[in-house]
Amino acid sequence: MAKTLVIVESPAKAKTIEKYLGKDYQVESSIGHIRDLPNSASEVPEQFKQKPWASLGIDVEHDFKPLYVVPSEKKKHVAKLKALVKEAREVVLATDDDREGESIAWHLFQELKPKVPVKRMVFHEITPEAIRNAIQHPRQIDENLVHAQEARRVLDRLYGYEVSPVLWRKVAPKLSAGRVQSVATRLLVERERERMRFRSAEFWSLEGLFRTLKEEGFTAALIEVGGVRLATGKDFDALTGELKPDAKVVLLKQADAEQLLQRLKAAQFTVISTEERPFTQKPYAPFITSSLQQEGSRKLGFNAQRTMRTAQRLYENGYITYMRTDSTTLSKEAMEAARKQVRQMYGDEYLHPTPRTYDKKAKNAQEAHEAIRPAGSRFRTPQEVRGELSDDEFKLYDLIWKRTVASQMADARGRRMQVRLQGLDAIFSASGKTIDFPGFLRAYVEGSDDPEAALEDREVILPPMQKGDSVRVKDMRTREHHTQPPARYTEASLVQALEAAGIGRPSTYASIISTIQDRGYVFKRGTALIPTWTAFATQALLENHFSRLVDYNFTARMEEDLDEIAGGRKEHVPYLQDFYFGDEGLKSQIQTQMDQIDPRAISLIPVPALVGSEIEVRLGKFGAYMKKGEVSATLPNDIAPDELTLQQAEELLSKGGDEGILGQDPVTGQDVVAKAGRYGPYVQMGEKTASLFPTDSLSAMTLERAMQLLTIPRLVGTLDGEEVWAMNGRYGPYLKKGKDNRTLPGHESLFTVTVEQAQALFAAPKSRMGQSAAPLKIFEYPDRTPIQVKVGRFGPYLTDGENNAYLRNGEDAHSLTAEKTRELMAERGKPPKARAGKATKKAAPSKTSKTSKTSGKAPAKAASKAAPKTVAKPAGETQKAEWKDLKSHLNVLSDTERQLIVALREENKKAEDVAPELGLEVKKAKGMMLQISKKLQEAWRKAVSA
DNA sequence: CAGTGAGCGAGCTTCCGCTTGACTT
Repeated sequence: MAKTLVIVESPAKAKTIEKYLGKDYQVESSIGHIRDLPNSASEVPEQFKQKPWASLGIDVEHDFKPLYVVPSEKKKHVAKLKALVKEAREVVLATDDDREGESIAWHLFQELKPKVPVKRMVFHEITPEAIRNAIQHPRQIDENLVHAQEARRVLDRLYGYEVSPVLWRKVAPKLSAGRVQSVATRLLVERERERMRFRSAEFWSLEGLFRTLKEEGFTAALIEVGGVRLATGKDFDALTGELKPDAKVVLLKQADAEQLLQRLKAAQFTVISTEERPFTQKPYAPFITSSLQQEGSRKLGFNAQRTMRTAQRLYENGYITYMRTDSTTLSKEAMEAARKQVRQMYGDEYLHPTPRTYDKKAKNAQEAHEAIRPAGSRFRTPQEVRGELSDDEFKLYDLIWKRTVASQMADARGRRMQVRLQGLDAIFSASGKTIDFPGFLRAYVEGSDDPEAALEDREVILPPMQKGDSVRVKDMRTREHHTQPPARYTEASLVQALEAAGIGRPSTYASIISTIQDRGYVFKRGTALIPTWTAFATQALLENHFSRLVDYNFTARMEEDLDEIAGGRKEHVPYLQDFYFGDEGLKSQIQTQMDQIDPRAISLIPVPALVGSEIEVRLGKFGAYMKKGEVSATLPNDIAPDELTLQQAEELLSKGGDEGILGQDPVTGQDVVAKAGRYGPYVQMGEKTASLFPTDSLSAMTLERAMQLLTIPRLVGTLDGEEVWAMNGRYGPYLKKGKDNRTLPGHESLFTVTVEQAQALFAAPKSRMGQSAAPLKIFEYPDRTPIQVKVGRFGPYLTDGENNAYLRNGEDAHSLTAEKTRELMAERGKPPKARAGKATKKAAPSKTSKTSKTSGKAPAKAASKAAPKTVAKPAGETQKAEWKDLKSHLNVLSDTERQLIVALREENKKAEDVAPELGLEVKKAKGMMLQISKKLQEAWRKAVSA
């Protein structure tokens, strides 16, 4: 008899549920989402590749219809599910009861296309009772909730895939922007900016060791002198380091404190007030993902990833409930188990009289799961499972067990005491705390490893005193204080901040931190997260030009809209339409900002410590550097932005910066200088210059290396009566023999190439990439032309003379088989790009020619398959841009270049006149013009082909 | 703004949120 197929999200969950449901049911898992938007062009099916929206994976012109694909690593699993569906009596989609879960259910339905009845069931705890109850009360898929998820997905894709390219063009390639990561980075950058602006203040205080008449000791601190309160940290302005103007306080400098000490240490002190207030403290809520990560960090020293990896293993092996949750709720069985254990281990007195429940505290919590707790209806104690677990697992289980049990324990009760003493015109204060009944603190103290020790720490016991008692000064000393800048975020506190703002989800907290580290926005020092200069430049761009997108409330507002969509009160397509195509929409924003953003301005990073010093910090192609006039110096990678002081900057620059004298030639005594030139970094000695190799950097340049570089050009020997020179040119290393030349395989071979090797190179015909280069391999087929595997400029590729196909990263040219090669060719083979003005005649009017319907006279070459991305506007017969075309790309130029070209082209001035105005020699200005022309042409060509 | 021998198969990078395995040494 056919079974009912139940599909959940997680395999571990499937196993458990199958036990509860019995033999009429088969339980399988989807293993998360089964379909998604294509990640990159390689995942886009062939028929959509030509669409203008192919890279987005969303047909923005037609109701933002998403293109969903089953990612290749999921195909096998989906096929397996399909097969199971065919044999099933009915299908129950039991994915999580939240937005993403509803979406997974819908995708399963769409993709598996069941012909048998389909139901949707949900549950919030995995107990036999809850599961049986859930399966008896099925419902249908909630389309509105699915739409809300789709809107979320599409919005995130549009944001990420439209804004990231702006960063590539204006800041650096491979950077990224996104609704979550950009705000996470912003938090870090803003905090660092606060630290950079922070001015520390120094203040002093007094601390006294006192004795009662019964010779019982205690300490008290000065709080008031002459009727005025003593200044504390919060009385200072963080930006100036001065007292806030309205602060009515006494500020003690060191001398004041010492003077006061002399005056007070012999004074007579009397108790002027005593106060005692009872207090109670409630236990913390059971763990959710974010609090588990925080406590994992504070108590165990685990980072977010380690905590989650460990929790995952505990979950899979049945020790704890699901670890990605935002709900603090305990199921009934968990509640009972916890309470029973409290009674057994600590006694009735320690049990809270009624079951405790905790309010949800996370913004946008979806509460599809329980809190994180020991699994089952009877909790196994840490001691019981000790032998079965690894060290990490045991520590984390112990933590979870304690927190869960503590959550049902009684309040802690105690008293807080405060005593004030007066001597002359000074008032001292002492506080104490006594815990009368520890309650839950016996099991769990937040942030501490050992509850018993922490309990003792918490008690500061004051001897009994009464108003009017005299006390004696045993000792008194001055104490120095400095105000501290706001602390840097740690993984744990960043997660906490994101969660408080409703940004990110339990399943993503750990990966958010990885992402911003991978992109080079953040690095870690100990547990502190430090934003990089790249993060500063990126944030400046986003804040100045896309402020709405990095607003801390952006996600919260989105969530409100998604709730409206989920509730059926709002439609998702108009919502996206407005976000993308609206007057203030993303698309128009990007179009206008792409022109307005000045990369030079963005690369300049304001540093408060350097204001007025003529030193500027910029983000360049190879990282951050400082510049003062003509001198520049690379900023070390491990220096935090708030640590860069004027003194340190001057020091780095005074070493000559990157452009400095490295030393003298031991033979001639001539200076050897490192410089940054128009064509990149180089070293110079007298008249002789040599470019650095790509592996060198100015900041790491030494005299020895410079001397070695200066041996190039090197006379290799003589061949056929002509000298052979090893040279480093515009296109890289090469050999020169008279008018003949050959490219060398690598820069280092400039030093090592021998006459024999040179002879071999010149004996072979001039290497022309892709034409005469020897193939690595040739595969022959009975039914098609042979395919060659070659190595070119960009790495290995395949060619059969007509079509070429590239290999992806990870595809090894040497291990290709004939069959694999044929497949790759069929899949990716394309005719080589026709060169400008040399269009092939055989380009048949293909489907792509339809795109040029707007221009009736479009030449065949523009529509040829070789240049499928040609825009409707023909680029002109000669492919040459006019000034008006080039003008919009002025942002690729430096300030001087821009001023020069504008003066010449717009104001019709002569180079001879403009050069002096810009402080240039006429010859240099003319040289610059060549560069300018090249840069503009290149930018224009890129824009046209994009 | 050092000073230099050509001609050439590129495509891709990126988002957020669900969830686990995995080429072999």
